[in-house]
Amino acid sequence: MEHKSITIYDIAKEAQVSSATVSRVIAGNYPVKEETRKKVIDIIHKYDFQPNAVARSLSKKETKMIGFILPDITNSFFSQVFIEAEKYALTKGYTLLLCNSMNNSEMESKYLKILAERQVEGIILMGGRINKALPDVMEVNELSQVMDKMPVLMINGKIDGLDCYSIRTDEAHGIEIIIDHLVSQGHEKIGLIGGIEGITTTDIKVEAYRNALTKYGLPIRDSWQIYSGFDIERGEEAINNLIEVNKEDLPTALIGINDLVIIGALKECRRKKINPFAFVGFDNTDLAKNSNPELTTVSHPYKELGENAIDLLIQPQLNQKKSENKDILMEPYLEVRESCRKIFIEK
Amino acid sequence: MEHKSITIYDIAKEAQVSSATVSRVIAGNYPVKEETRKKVIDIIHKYDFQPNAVARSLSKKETKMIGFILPDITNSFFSQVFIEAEKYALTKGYTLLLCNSMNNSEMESKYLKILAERQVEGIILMGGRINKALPDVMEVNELSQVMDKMPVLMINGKIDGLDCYSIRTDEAHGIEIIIDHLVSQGHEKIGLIGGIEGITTTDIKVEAYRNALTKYGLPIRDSWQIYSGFDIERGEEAINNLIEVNKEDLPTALIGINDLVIIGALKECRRKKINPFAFVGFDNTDLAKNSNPELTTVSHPYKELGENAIDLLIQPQLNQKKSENKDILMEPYLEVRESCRKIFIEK
DNA sequence: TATTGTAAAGAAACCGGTTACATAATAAAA
DNA sequence: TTTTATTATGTAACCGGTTTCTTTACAATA
Repeated sequence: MEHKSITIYDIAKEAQVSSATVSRVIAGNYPVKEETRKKVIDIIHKYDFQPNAVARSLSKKETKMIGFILPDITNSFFSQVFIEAEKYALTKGYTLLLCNSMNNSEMESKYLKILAERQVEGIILMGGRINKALPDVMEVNELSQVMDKMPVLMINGKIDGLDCYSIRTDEAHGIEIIIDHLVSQGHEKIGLIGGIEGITTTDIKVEAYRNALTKYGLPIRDSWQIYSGFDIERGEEAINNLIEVNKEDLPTALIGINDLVIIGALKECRRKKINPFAFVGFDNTDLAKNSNPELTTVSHPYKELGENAIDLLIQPQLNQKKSENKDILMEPYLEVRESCRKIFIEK
Repeated sequence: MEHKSITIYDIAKEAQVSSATVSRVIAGNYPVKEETRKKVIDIIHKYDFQPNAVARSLSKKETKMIGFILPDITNSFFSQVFIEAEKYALTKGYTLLLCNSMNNSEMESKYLKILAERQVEGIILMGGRINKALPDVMEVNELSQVMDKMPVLMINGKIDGLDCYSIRTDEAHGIEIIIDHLVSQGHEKIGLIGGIEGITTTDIKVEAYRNALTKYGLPIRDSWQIYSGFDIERGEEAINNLIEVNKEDLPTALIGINDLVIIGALKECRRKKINPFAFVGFDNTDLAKNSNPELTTVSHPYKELGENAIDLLIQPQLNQKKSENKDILMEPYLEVRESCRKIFIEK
């Protein structure tokens, strides 16, 4: 930064050609005589010259940067998508700009502004707002304003007023997969804990849960489906609630609205020294792999979510032309681990 | 991107002033007549004009971007530092460019190149290489080349040949804190598991462990200090090894080289239905908070690490002038949770 | 009133690339 | 050999800001 950096003009002078030629050699897609090319390349190597991407961006009006806004990278649900997106973007020549909004709409606004100023070519928006009953009006306005300037894509969280691409996990199918598996293991009494009624993810899962039980002709017991919330403490609560309400007639398998809730449930069962359940989580966070026992859980298709998000954003023709379905569902899969092996069932 | 964007010239034309004046109004630190200023500001608001940061960067030769290379953002040890650095950088007007090297030196090189081209104003390098007995010669060369162009700072991982700032947790003191605590809880037989001899972190911790025991006049038993590795499986192994070697004469408290190892140990003890220990981890990853029982662990001073890294990088005078001590230690602290409450000791 | 100083604003160069357009050099065709 | 394509290269404008250097306007001082 401090001392004047070396430019294509320096290279050009030493190679006794014009800067345009140097530029062409670097770009590689223009006709340049092999001899000239060699000469220029040699000097580039000699000085280990690296073209200034800022100048290039200004000139070409393309920054090869994509903004990625998410609530909290510390949460492995988000980081797993992000890292896949990043790896893939790299292969396409794009760099991601990670922005942690901390679920704070002021920070989100701030970042939207920064990203616009920095001329990113698109924005990926993840999470958070799916948990809001009503999306903020300000937010919708702000986002549609942003969408005038660049493509926006949402992962796992569609806002109704917004006509942008949305790509998300087919969570209903996730629940179905779980129940298929549990049934194949001999379970007939299956409960679902966690979540809050009225919030999209929860409602989707609860409905899928009911449908799947119906499909198998299994009993649907309202007292086996307990709303509570989304974190570990809510899982503990749910267990206590479940036991109190059902007394002896408990389910043999429990599905959590997410990993945290089911981990809370596991914990509470351990504390109470009861272990009547097969446990299945949802999300496949790092906690699931490392919990004790290791948690069977539905995994989001992290890789596909990340890669498809990038693809959709950087392929201009796909983005603009046909106004086909902009709502894309990706298939989750079951990660079977020890928390619902038969050994837990027999017990 | 598509349609021509509105520029400072458009604003100038409409306000009937020169572009220089608009620029001055935006910058805010030049004398502009209040009347003119108003006029310009109004038009800026009218169009919701956002100055092009790329053009500004080129002109001012400052990008307000900092590269942050780490092995894997999915690992909460790294993400916790990153997020603190990001939050702080934001308040200073800087944006971080996150680069996941996946512990792959080719990717690291690639990212170093990208960051240089993008004209970042500094690079923070975290983790990974501390686990290598010998740092890659290529890597050292490459890094010192980078250091000619911009400041580089390493967090928790100093490379010997490299004269750059390094900021890291005082891990020796971390171990001391643990032992202070355990002793205060009545423990006298304290073991340490995990790590690999010859790797810096491990050696530092083992030495501190011995010193602390000596300080308290407690027995140092070689068979209570078991090398094994750094992940959950290594923790399980260590327990088996410990039991086999020591038969009945086991320690009453176990320190893990990190959270993963001690979680593995916990798991194996559960499986074997033995629970003679107080368990203490190291790192305070998200696993520690959410494990069962919740894990007492030494926390890195994540916030300070992140913030100081940014400060050191963006304060030019600090960076260049005095070649004072470039090796900075930050103090960790103990996060006491249920895994080593007295109840576990008495049992 | 003439002179000097200061504040406000404009003109133009500059940052380091890209690229449309023009020109020179070379190869192919007449 | 002259004409015509084609390839290779140079010139210069442009991207959208910042900033140095000047000029102009106006107030203060002599």
